[in-house]
Amino acid sequence: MALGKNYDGQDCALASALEVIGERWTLLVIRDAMYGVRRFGDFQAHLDIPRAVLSQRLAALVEAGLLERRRYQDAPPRDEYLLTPVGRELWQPVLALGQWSDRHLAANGPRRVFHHVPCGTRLDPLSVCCTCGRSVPIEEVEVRPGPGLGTDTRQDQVSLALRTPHRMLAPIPDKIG
Amino acid sequence: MALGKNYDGQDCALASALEVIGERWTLLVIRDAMYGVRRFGDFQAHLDIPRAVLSQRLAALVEAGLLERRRYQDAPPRDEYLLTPVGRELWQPVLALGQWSDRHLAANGPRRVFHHVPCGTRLDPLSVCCTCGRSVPIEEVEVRPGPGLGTDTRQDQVSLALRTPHRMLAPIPDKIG
DNA sequence: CTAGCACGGTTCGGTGAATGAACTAACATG
DNA sequence: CATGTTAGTTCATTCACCGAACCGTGCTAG
Repeated sequence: MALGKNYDGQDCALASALEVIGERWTLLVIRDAMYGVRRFGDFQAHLDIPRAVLSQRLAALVEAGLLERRRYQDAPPRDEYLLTPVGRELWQPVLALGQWSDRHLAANGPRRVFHHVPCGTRLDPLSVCCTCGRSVPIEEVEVRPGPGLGTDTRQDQVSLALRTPHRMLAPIPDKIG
Repeated sequence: MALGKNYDGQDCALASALEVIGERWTLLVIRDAMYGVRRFGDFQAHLDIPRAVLSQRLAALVEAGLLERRRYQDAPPRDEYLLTPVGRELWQPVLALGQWSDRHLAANGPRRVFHHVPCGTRLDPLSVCCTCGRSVPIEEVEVRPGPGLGTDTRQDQVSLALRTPHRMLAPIPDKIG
């Protein structure tokens, strides 16, 4: 495997985690799910991932219990993929990694900033709301575009939807306009 | 690449981060460096990683500015790899991911627990010290074995050293006994 | 002086995963 | 009936990982 399963016998929490979310694309699928992406086609359009790989990753994440596959219409049969509570708790490491990246790899400042909806405060790098002092679950967070976000790169529906403030986990709208 | 470079044009902080630390083994190398592992042979012994891959990963991490290669003796010439400040700041996401793993993937409880050295308190999942309320830099942290840590798996020097409390970033002792 | 050894690599052939393009299948729309 | 949408699977090619063997430097034992 590319990045993959069996880091055998590492006896290390990080290695176990990487067996689940360490393969190429997997963490980006999870992040998209956090943004509210739910349908196969939306993942595919947003990530430019080969369909075979996406199919395999979604199946693996369902198998691992991070995503739940749910039928949302019967004719034609269509399923959506939703984060389970276990998957949602990846919010903390995902945010921490994204903020590390924005601090050290982004030339033009952060591409997205996260706000704590109940109090409106922007999250600091630890995802502790500095106003109310509590740890912030993903359900209470809103993403907004940051100064480093380009508008000329991706033009797919999901990218477009994320250029406007968006509540985390809320579904991406079907069509804009 | 297995898990790799170019997630082109993702315009996403997480994707940029994964271009640097998303390849197979890379994050485990960083975690080992956080534990105080510094020498090629120690990484190799602890991770059971092919030498060619380790060599390439270390070079890439030096290139990316997360590790610094430093000559520590001249005869014979020997270099060690040290985390730069940028690399050290991966502490937050690495800890968050490890704690997610210990919460959801570990059958016997956490394999390692982390304590804030100045006040002795165990770190909660956000790496905010609940006693003093501050964010905790890696320099102030000590690892101790947790209830889920097996003693029968790895027998290399690094694993042995980590079965006893150990200050993060402090070098692994040359030999034990 | 020479033989062996430790360390830190590089080289190489085989394997398996990722990739992009083409194909399938179910159903809706006009 | 022809076309389009969605969610896949299949297939050939490419590329990264893997383990084993090899290389070069300098130390050490005899």
